Amino acid sequence: MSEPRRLEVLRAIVEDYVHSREPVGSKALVDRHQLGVSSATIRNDMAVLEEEGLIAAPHTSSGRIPTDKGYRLFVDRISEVKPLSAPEKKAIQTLLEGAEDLDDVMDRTVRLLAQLTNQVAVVQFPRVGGASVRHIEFVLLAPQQILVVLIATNGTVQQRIVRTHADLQEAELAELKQRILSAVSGVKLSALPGELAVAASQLPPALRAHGSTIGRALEQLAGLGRDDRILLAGTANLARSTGDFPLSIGPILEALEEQVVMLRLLSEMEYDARGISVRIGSENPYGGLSEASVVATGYGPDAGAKLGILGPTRMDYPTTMAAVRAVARYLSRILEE
Amino acid sequence: MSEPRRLEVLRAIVEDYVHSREPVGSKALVDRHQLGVSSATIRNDMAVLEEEGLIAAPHTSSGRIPTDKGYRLFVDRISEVKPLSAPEKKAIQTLLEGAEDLDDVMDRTVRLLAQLTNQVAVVQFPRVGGASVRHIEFVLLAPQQILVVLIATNGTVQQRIVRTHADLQEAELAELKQRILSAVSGVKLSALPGELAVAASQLPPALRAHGSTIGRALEQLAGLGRDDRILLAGTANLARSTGDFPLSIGPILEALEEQVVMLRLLSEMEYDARGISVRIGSENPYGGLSEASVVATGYGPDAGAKLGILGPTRMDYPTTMAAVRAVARYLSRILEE
DNA sequence: CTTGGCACTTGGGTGTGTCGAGTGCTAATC
DNA sequence: GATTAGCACTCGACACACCCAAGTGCCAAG
Repeated sequence: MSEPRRLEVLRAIVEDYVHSREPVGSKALVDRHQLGVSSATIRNDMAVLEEEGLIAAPHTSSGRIPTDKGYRLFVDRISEVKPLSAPEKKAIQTLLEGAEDLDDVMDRTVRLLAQLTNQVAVVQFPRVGGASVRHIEFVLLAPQQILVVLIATNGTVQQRIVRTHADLQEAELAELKQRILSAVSGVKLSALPGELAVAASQLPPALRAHGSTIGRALEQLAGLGRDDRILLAGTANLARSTGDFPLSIGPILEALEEQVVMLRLLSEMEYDARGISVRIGSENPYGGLSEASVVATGYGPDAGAKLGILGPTRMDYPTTMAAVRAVARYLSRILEE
Repeated sequence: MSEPRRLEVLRAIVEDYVHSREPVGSKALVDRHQLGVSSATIRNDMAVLEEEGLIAAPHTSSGRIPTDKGYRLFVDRISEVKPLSAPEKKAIQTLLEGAEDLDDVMDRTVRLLAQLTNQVAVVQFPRVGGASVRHIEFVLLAPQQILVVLIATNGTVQQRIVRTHADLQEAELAELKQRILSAVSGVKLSALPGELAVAASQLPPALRAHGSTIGRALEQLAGLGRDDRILLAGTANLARSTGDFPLSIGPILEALEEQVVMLRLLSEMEYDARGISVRIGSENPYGGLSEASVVATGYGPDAGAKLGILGPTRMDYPTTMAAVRAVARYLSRILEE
């Protein structure tokens, strides 16, 4: 009873089940795959696999389906990531290169990913933390209303309107801008709070109140800047695969809608050497996703921002992983521009 | 066989069906409502209603359910919009007043609407067309890269990075800003293209190329400004009411995801005197929504931007309409601030 | 370790019978 | 003329029995 063949059997079970969505039995297995042994032998192998918790039978004397643990082994040790076809790669590239600005790039990316994988795609906006301050701008909209704009080197623009408690003159604002700009220009966004504190302490008393108000706004813009936004696409793919979700897809839609949940989900995944991370079914921390798998990876300069897809546990992992990886790479390349 | 009673019967059928989601028969009708006549009489009435196409029987000798036409009559002539309870109103108000900026207001609104109605909520961003230019700002990011910012009087901020084909100096940009700003300050966004054309023609030749590049960007920012964005919430409510959608909810999710479709849907509805518009089932232009109803209304100064909900045809119209109307009113009030 | 054979399990599909809610119609009644 | 009571009829839902095919587990032989 050789170990390699057992893994081969597991691989065959996963592959068959993924594309037939029906429990697969020993007979069908020897028919479709050249395993070189009889169905009885396969049955013995399957018994062992079941003991190890890698597959399970929905009911006595029915075929077997992979368990979450089985998928995990499949993903980690058996499957090979299938490279995308040349036309697919070409299509990705031209689509992404045609984008106009950052928002457009992200929008195209998420749609592309959804279409490529036939799953729900999730893309987090690029982190702004690693970038630096390229420019800041204050605009006096009204005596007590200031528009604060922060432009980062990665091209993101954040803005926010703040209210002050005392009137402010154009001239004062211009001076504030000069002082703050010279203090923080080129500073990493992650280091912004510190620099701002120093700058604030050196402000003349007359400007200090306004300075700290604006400073807080800047910190917010830099801190939870854009990386707290995510884009979704392909939710309709969930409905298409009803039946893959024994329970309703309600909890999944709920999770998708809660940006906080998705952000945590993406950021908490462990990204291994292959750079691509898979969470399978019950491995997901959030209960509503116990029937779903997430395939995600980082992208961008420091791979700090994430992107990925969410689908049923019964999923074509090799192809999906390839698509996610490819999209992440092309996106990173585009963003470097 | 009095006409008023027949309408009463229709009303009873709609109400019962909406909350029991089962075909309703003559017997159950006389039990639950004080109609003062026997079930046989009701049967006669129902026969007439069926002839008129207002109700239908799923199969011979089963109860009746309202047709789209029946719902239409119900909404137009029978139902009375139920006002919201005082605590509900209070909750709406405090929730919306706690918002920080426009994005936050819209986000809260759409979530509120979803929760209030238990349906999918759709909110279009306020139109920017009626507002005026409050300020513009150009920032030189690189010799051939300019950040163009447009701030409107309604508080919306649009920005975009444009590339030029020739280098540009800070000083030139400052002059451009002076000239353009003086030309368009206070101008209605809808009138922006005209004013920009005039201003461009008066530019010195050296600045003309850059001026027109920037002008085009400004036009875009003003034109399709923010009113082409919509927010969604409560998609999970669709899943909860599976069974209300005989077909899959796939087409509906698809429609929701296509912003273009939703925008057309919202803008094409006819808003009658009551200011609230209802599209029932097959009345919807888009085929995928033939099982769904849309309840929407305008909000804001000129009621130009829309907001509403989407749900199954089998819906509690009076309550839903009340909620949509109330949210629109409170939102309008907040935006006036 | 592999294999053929065989008894056993079980979900799914099909056919039948019953039950109850509900209708449509007719004739009597107000 | 509208309303009502009564009655025959229809049909979906449910329960039950039954069989079939797919599949398993195990044993004994190779």
